[in-house]
Amino acid sequence: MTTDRLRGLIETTAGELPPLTVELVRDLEIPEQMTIADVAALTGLSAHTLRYYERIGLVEVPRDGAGRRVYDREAVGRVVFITRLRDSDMPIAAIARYVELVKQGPDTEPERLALLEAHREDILHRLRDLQGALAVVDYKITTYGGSCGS
Amino acid sequence: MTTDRLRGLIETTAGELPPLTVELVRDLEIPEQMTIADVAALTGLSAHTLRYYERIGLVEVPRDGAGRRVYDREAVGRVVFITRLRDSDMPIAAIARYVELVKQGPDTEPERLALLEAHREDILHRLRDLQGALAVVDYKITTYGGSCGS
DNA sequence: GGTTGCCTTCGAGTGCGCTCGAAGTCCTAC
DNA sequence: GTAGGACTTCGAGCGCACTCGAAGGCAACC
Repeated sequence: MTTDRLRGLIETTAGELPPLTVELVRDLEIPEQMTIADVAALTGLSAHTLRYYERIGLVEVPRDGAGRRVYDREAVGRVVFITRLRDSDMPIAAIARYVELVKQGPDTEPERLALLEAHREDILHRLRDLQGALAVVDYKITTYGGSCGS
Repeated sequence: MTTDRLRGLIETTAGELPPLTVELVRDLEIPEQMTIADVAALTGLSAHTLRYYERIGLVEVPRDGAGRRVYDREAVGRVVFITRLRDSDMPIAAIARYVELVKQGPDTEPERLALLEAHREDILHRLRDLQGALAVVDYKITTYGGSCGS
């Protein structure tokens, strides 16, 4: 049961930039084999959600003799990657498309790149929206809970 | 029909910071009376959505003799404010709560302020998420449509 | 006076992303 | 050997924020 160590790892890495990269999964001593509960603790996703992601084809997860999921580093890395994209509101359909392209082999790299670049634009747009909204909220706060229509 | 002039106004203000503030509604020559179609053109919301916002109590909109909505400046200002909050993913329930507090009078200013400050924290959190995701996507783009698990 | 077109209400439907519950299996500890 | 708990599959349900369609009203123009 590695969950306790993982909890520590999560605490020490939380808040850093980037807060849980794929590189961390590779470089830090994340175990080669993880249960679904371990991955849930690591990523903050629920086990239900992890099963859902597998069900809709975003990850393939090996099983042990009893049919239980055994997440290897590749699976964990992919889950982490997916959560990063989800954190930026990338639709699951787009992530699924990306994963599909990866499965199809290296010929699809241009389309993958295009997909990522389109998403990059989305992120930049969202950033601008949020900064605008932040300005509005800050204005309201500094001028004291104003009349809402104003 | 003021829609054409509004279109021009929208074009000239689009992309500025902040891109359509409540102040613009007050200061620029936005007409005193607007139809639902005008407000839809101004805000980018659909007429359906505008009716929905009214239905759930986010705005009150005066009517003409025939029962049609006539948006005055206060109503337009509130719709613009709501869209700014929605752009930052503030849940409709929270916006409704805020509007409710405004209705209840000036005694509720502390709670309004608390609500805005909580939302401000949410926005900052979302900004960090997005910046992290942007870093991941940029990394993927610069290292060429990598293997997705990586 | 008909047609066009935007407006009205009301209720139901949609899409997304989970989220849950039931029923059963398997390993571990006592 | 049995109790507990974490796991499995499957399908259904949920919450949010719209989104749509039907059926009808009113005004303006030809």
